Amino acid sequence: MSTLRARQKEDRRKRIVSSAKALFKEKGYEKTTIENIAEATGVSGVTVHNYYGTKAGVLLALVVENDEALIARLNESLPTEDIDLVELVVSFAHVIMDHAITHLDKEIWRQVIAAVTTEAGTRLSEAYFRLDQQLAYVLVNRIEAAQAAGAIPAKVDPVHLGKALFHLQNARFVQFISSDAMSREEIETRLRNDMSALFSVCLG
Amino acid sequence: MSTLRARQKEDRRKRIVSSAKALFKEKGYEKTTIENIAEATGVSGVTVHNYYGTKAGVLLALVVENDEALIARLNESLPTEDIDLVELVVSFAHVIMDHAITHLDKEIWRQVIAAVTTEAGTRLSEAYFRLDQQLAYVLVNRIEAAQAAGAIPAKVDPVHLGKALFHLQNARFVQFISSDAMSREEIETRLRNDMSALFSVCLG
DNA sequence: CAAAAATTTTTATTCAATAAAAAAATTTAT
DNA sequence: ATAAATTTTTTTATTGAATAAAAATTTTTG
Repeated sequence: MSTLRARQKEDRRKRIVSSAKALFKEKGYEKTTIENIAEATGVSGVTVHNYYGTKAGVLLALVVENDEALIARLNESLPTEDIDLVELVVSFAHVIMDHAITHLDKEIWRQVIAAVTTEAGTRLSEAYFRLDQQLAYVLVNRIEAAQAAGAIPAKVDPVHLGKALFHLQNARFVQFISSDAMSREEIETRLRNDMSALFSVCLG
Repeated sequence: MSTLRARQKEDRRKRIVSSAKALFKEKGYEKTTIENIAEATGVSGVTVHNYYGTKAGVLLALVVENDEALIARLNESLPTEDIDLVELVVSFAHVIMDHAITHLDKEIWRQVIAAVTTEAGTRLSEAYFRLDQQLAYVLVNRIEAAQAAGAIPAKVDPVHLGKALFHLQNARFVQFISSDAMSREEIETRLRNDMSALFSVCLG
């Protein structure tokens, strides 16, 4: 039995995030105040704080919501056969960057990264990390498939490789959003260079 | 001829950063107010803002100062001969993590990372990135040396490899400071796993 | 030494964040 | 169905970061 209170709470949550998303898009992150979000939602400013703790908390909730769709999109758009490892990671990065800029602009993504690190250990940053984990495993799964198909040596640990490549991709993603002038093309080139260099080392 | 004004300015700058460092250590970052720093320095709160823009700006100035010493330390403590690539990067990471926690605690490093991303494009974040660049080149130089010694194949591009490995190391560093419970040992293990997996791929 | 220029301080305002008390709504028990 | 108990929201108030503009002070220059 879902009580009236539980339903009201869920409803308010949704409305707060939805108002926030609209306002962030319209006025940018810095310029929208908690009070703006509260007013647009029809609650008091303190209620927004009660629900999400901080303005960044509202933003993280919004991002986590969007990213569920990202994982689905990655799973369907990434190739499963004839996988070249470098191209796999570049496509992965491409989809992520495309998803990012169609939903929010770079200025806001910078706030997201900042919030995730300062709010380490809170409920919302945990949710964000779980999503990162899931993203990494999209890569891991494709690597396992490529290995099964014989495109990658059997001695390679797909979990470690997937995570390492995810971190690398993520570092380049942060670089992408850190400057408005940085293009996806440039980032993709850098990612290719990273991997070419790494894969040419060939230890034991 | 350095004018009196220039000298006073330089002096105030130093005193502000020095007071801030002491206060951050004593009370933590969140608990020290700009007003505290101003009072300890003997200037007004607005002056601190005039000098560094934000509280995070003061923190970045402090970090940049410390990191000059880090580069020197890395250059002397890292091996130049008989270099194993994996061990080189692990030592590199080890020195950086050690340096980090002896100077400031993890909570404060989280603020540093956050500040660098939100304040992208400002004078101080630029200075931080230049230092990151220099750090990456410490690695590049050692790789070049290892290559000259024949420990790494000639086809490897040392600049791309150095930067890629620096990014990887940096991602793990962020993971290190993101949780108080995360140990250096654990991070070093992960870094080894990352590299083992990457170096076992061996593309054409 | 006085006028000009630069810098700091004072003063004031907005907004995030937090806490505590008051008010309003829902739930539960009768 | 209603009154008491509980939960939730709102009101009210406070602290501190950030910013802006005017006033005061100090240094520089002629």
